[in-house]
Amino acid sequence: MKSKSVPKSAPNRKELTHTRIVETAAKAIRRSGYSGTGVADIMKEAGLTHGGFYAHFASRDDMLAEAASQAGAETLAFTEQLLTNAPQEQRLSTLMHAYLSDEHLTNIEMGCSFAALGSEMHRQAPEVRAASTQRIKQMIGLIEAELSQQASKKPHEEALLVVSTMVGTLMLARAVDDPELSAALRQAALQQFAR
Amino acid sequence: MKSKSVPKSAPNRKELTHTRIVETAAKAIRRSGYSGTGVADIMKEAGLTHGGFYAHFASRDDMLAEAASQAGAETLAFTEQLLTNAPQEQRLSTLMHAYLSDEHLTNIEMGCSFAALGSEMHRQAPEVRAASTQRIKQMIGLIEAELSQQASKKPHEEALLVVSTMVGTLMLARAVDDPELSAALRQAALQQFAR
DNA sequence: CATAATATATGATGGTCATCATATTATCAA
DNA sequence: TTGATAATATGATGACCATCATATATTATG
Repeated sequence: MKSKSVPKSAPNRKELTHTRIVETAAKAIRRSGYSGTGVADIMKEAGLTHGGFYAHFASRDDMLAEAASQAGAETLAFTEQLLTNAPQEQRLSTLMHAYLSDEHLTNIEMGCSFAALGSEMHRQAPEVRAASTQRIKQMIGLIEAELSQQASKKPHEEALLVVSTMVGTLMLARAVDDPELSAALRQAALQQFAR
Repeated sequence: MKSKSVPKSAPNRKELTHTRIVETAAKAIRRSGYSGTGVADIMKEAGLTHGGFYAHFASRDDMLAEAASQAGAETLAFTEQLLTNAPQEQRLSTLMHAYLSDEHLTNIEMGCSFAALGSEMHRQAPEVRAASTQRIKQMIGLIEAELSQQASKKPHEEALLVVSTMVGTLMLARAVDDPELSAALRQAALQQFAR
């Protein structure tokens, strides 16, 4: 789990360290939430001490904004890869099955940042919300492009609906403490959108 | 905003105070999240001092569980009232419009507890998750009963889908910092379920 | 080898948090 | 009116937290 340390001779060492902190934070916020993620935790997990933090970020919120953007970018990359690798006709279905799989349900820290952080988002600093909103729009764009190719009449509206349903279903499926209900929620969404 | 204090002569004073704390907490968790809600904050908001807290609850988690149940109960009562007051044919549509209204979007502390707390739920204490899960099941039950009356073929499965979509849509609509996107998300869900 | 520049570490500050022991106040019984 | 009991308040404890000033260690430059 521990990232390998950057060679001290690297000319862009600080940049690499910065990236490492952001990637660590992108996992941490999904695992523990925005308000559950402390500066010291992240630095420690990145193999550093807490004091150096402010050489990399102006504030904690500043870092959270970068982490939110990074987490969203990972979610987008994952989605894009799934869509391009699946056969034409089954692309959306493949995505939905992966999104609502047991694996994604469990692997929160590497998974969808919107489902992991959605209900905390509205009280974050403007920078954090802005970064997240940008990624959500890109996610909607990906789905919309897919629906366009499948001759949807209203690809944008449908994409909005699909994203809301995906995120809501995954979030509730994680929230409940009853595995059967969790499975049933996901099955119901698949029935609707991944026929 | 401040609750009136209980007369000191009341024989069930403690009980009334307990209820007042829980009702205050039920608002606070929706407004500030589980991890953003402190013991002292709640007591102060209920017009008490922090020290008396442990005369009412065994622990903070204990109180959060009661607050989660209370918030869920309020959401259920609101839903039930909407459903019974609307004309037969338009019940689900009326509910959806209210759920995705500007008013509900804004009034978080009195609104749906699942949309407000969904993504924090999975890391709460077992008691808290259990209380929330119970309320979610009751919410699904309400929608399911409604769909049964409208001759749905699979009322349970449809209810699961409706709840996931409602919660996901409201949460995302609150999360984004772009009012137009917020409105579009809600409009898309209404097109699907509230025709 | 010496010095400057850079990246990270050490350590401190003031604030907040959950929890608890004890004191005070208010009611009720005698 | 006095003493007992119940409810709430005061105040303290130790653990965390974001932030920052300063020190150290490493590399680059002369």
